[in-house]
Amino acid sequence: MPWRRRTRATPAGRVEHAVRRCHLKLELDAKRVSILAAEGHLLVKGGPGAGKTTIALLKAQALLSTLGAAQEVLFLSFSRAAVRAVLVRCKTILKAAERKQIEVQTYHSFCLELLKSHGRLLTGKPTSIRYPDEERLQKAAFDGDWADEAGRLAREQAVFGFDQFAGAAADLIEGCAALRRLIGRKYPLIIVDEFQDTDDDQWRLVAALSKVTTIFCLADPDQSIFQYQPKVDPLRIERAIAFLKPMVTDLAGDNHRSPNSGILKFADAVLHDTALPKPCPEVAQINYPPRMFSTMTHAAVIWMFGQLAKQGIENPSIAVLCRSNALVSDISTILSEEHVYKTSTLKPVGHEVVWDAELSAAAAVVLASILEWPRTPPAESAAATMQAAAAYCRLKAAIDNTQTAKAAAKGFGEAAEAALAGRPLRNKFGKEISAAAAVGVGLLGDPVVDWRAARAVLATIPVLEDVVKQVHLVRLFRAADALGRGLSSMWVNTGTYQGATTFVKKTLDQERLMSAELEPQGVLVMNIHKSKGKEFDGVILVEGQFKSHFFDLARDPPPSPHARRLLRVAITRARRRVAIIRASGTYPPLAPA
DNA sequence: CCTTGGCAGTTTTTT
DNA sequence: ACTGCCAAGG
Repeated sequence: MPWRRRTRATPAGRVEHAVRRCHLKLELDAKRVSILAAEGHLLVKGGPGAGKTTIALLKAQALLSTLGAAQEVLFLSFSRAAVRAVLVRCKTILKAAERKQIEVQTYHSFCLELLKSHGRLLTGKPTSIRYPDEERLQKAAFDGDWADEAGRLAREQAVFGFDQFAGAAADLIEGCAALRRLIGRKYPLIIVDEFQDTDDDQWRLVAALSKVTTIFCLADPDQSIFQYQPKVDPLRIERAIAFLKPMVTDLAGDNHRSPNSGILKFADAVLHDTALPKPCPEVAQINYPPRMFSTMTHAAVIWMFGQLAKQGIENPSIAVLCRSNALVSDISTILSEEHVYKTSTLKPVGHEVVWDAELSAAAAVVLASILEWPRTPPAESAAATMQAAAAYCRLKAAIDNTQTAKAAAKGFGEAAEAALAGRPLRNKFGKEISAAAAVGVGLLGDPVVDWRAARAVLATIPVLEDVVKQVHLVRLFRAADALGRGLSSMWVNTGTYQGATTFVKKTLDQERLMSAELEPQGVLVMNIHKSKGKEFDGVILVEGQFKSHFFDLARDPPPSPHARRLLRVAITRARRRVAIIRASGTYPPLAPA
């Protein structure tokens, strides 16, 4: 990744750009020319910023003029965020006409398209898909081996879950020579990104396609962070080399991304657990004493703004990264509160959260059911809220696999049935909610005020304590505007929030999809896995006090290769500055100098 | 049916 | 520090 796009091209930026471009040519010419000239499969290895994506796009560009009308280059990535990043890169390297001849897709969308247009060959029926939230619930409710059941549903009813797309697409390509040739003709070159984390099904697809087209793999073995998954083979790269017999090029050692390569050197020192030859001014390491976690994390974000401003970056992108989703949620809460650090007050920091807030969405649905209370008699109102609460608990049980949530789901479900049938409510789940529904809720027609009113009602119901916590996280979604507008027009049209439950669910579902494609700007909080393939001006890497430790010595004993690769990925997301916030007394990422 | 207290664990994705 | 599980007892 030799040069990067700036939103506002400053004169200084342009000079830097030209200088780096020039460097790239000088340093990479020999390797690059041979890649561009090569026939047959290719595999390019290189660390962050080594220029893998760029050389792949240049290779594609060299081919474009020879393509026929219906032909394209296919670029396969793992996530929508990664697709977005590649599209941005395309803009800096390719002309508009050339960009039309490159199709950048996730494995999922490519495979799904294949299944939709040719899935009948496998099943004889039109393909339909099962969404992850449905699947999660079905899986939790199913007694037996879910993988077998999912296979049966695919064969007999042509219903595919998301993790079946690649395997089914591979079956199609392997099984049907005509289809294979068709795809080979359409895509004379297929670029495969993040190849080190390719799973067995995706590899099967790529291997089958390699018979009819040219495969160009981009890989960094030190960025493989998904190997905890059973289908991701740690020997993928070696095995692929043996199978494809590609021309292998290693771009190691070249870094064009960071203004200087100090951050990458630091990250590599962490990776190999070696001492740093000289101090790295771009990376600040901060240990916090017990109880200071919130304040230090909050202060670090504000400090990072200051550091980047000193470098002349006025609207920086800053990522706050940690290992677990639980800590992502905690950090978001911390940044929304005020703290006092020494003598100064730390104001709340506006930020976005990148995570699958499925559970928060379910909690918001419980709240929305309260917005509909004034429409129906208390017993019916209470039953609707109990049902929403039951759905929330079923989801929680499915996500965490906890007995407590399962029992609560059952309790809410039984209470809802009893309430509808007019039977007495025996358990606390029923009693507490129906008591609140009897009191009711006063709504005024202002969605913001009414949302708070409904939340206040929730807060009076002890069994929904957990729901209240999750609902607070909804403010993190960018959906706030859409929710407000929709609820408002509901009120204008009907004088009630009729349909709020469905509407809130739909809106938050949509929002979850959109958030993956956020333009990195301002403060983004996410887990390290989600940060892969992204870049930010500043990165704050946070270790929790009791959770989300950098190292798990029991599961990944020293030299802790998994943890170190993950830390390296996190550190190298930064273009300018890194701060590492660590709990005092935990295992240190770096050997002392 | 619900409360209480001792005990163990506290990572990770894809539309 | 906090949550959830489990078993014992009201």
